[in-house]
Amino acid sequence: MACALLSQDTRTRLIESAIVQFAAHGFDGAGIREIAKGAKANSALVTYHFCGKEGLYLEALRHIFARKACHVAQLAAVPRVEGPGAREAAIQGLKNHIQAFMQDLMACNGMDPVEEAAMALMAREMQAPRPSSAALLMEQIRPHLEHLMYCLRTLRPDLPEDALLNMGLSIQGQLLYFRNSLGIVRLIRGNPNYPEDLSALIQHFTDFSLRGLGLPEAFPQPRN
Amino acid sequence: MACALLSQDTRTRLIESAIVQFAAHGFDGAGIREIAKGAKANSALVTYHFCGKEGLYLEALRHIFARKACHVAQLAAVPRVEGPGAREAAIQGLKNHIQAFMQDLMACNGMDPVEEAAMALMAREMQAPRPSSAALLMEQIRPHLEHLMYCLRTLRPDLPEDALLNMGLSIQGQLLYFRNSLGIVRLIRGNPNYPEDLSALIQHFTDFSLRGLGLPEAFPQPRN
DNA sequence: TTGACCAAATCAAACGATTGAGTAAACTCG
DNA sequence: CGAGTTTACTCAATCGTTTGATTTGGTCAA
Repeated sequence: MACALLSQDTRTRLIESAIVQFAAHGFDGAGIREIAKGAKANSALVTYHFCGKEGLYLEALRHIFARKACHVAQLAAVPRVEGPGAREAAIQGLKNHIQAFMQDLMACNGMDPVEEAAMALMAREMQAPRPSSAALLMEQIRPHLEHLMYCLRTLRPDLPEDALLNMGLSIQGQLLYFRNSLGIVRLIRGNPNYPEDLSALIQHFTDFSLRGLGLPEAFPQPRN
Repeated sequence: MACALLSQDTRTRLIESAIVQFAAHGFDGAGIREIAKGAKANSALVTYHFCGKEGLYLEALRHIFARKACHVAQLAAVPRVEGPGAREAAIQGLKNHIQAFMQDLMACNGMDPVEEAAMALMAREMQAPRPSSAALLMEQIRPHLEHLMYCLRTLRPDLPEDALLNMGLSIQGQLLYFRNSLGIVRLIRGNPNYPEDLSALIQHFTDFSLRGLGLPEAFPQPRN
């Protein structure tokens, strides 16, 4: 029950305990007393540092986003090739996107309980955003979305923007549903620590997406 | 704020109000007083009829499931063709699955607030299942899953069961993520009542899935 | 001296649950 | 039939607990 987060300053311990508690029980289900206990701190500090529970919640989200920011920067660092090599670069960009996203989503799995809780909290927040945090969430999603849309636009220049958004929706849907419903998926497969081979799963999502996009090079051999 | 559900017996009114409140605020966020007020009933009835809040929650889920049961039966009614026509039948079965699922998911959109809340609650429950309801949820999912897996098995008999499950995961992920994250999707597209043309979206999901599955007949023309 | 932190006590509000009284229809039996 | 009883349902009032928030008084390092 008690998490093994030691050291660091009290403020950070509070935030990390909040991430764990909010992820496990939701905003209303988690109490500041429990959060404080998890951080081995006094509950009065919630008001002292964050102006109350809601402030702590927002700060917890910001804390998560700040951690993920480096991955986003890495994504954006992929060069946007123009001209003849653009197509191959866009395919690689899409592959990178899926891989980075999945590894990001699963960069936890028993290792760091705070990291795992952070992703669960993100999933919660994404599905039922707290009014105060909707803007924060959109701001976080935008760079991912723009990178993805750039790749799709390059790969299917024949499609209108609306159809491209649908493509992006399908691709992103696979990845996020997988993460958001990991609990159900594990129940269905009867394997409590299901994605034992993450790279194989990444490969599947990549293949499925490239085929779904309708890229000729992703198709298997035409029949005979 | 107050929902326009009139008449019916008090018990049903309580359940429907509970669906709305639980969907909007979560289990902990919704109070039995608010629920009772929405049903124009007394909060003591929650204990009287359902043995408490948790019982009301479970009954609300059962209420939703019972409504959806007819659609499941309709799905299962699709004949399982053997022999030469099996492939075409499986494709049709998959198409039916996607269409029925999407129409089920969106059979609300401003019409019936209770129905809309019901789907939101399902999404919530799916992502963070209450311990007491996990079994209930699985039981509800199974027929959908089996129908889907049957189609996939017929269409790709060359793939092992594990790969087929991944295919199912990708297909279902598109549909459920779309529904679960409808709020975010609408924000992204800047269109608050986004899927204005549901049939077009169904067509997209169908095409994307058939291509993603790697069916030769779903591929566009090979280049030149 | 100041700022971060602590334990403990306390506050009003909201929570889920329970009580006991009350109503009206349905049933029982002479 | 009709008096008596049961059953199903509803209500206002209240219970004890927990909630987020605040206050008090104090410790300790910078």
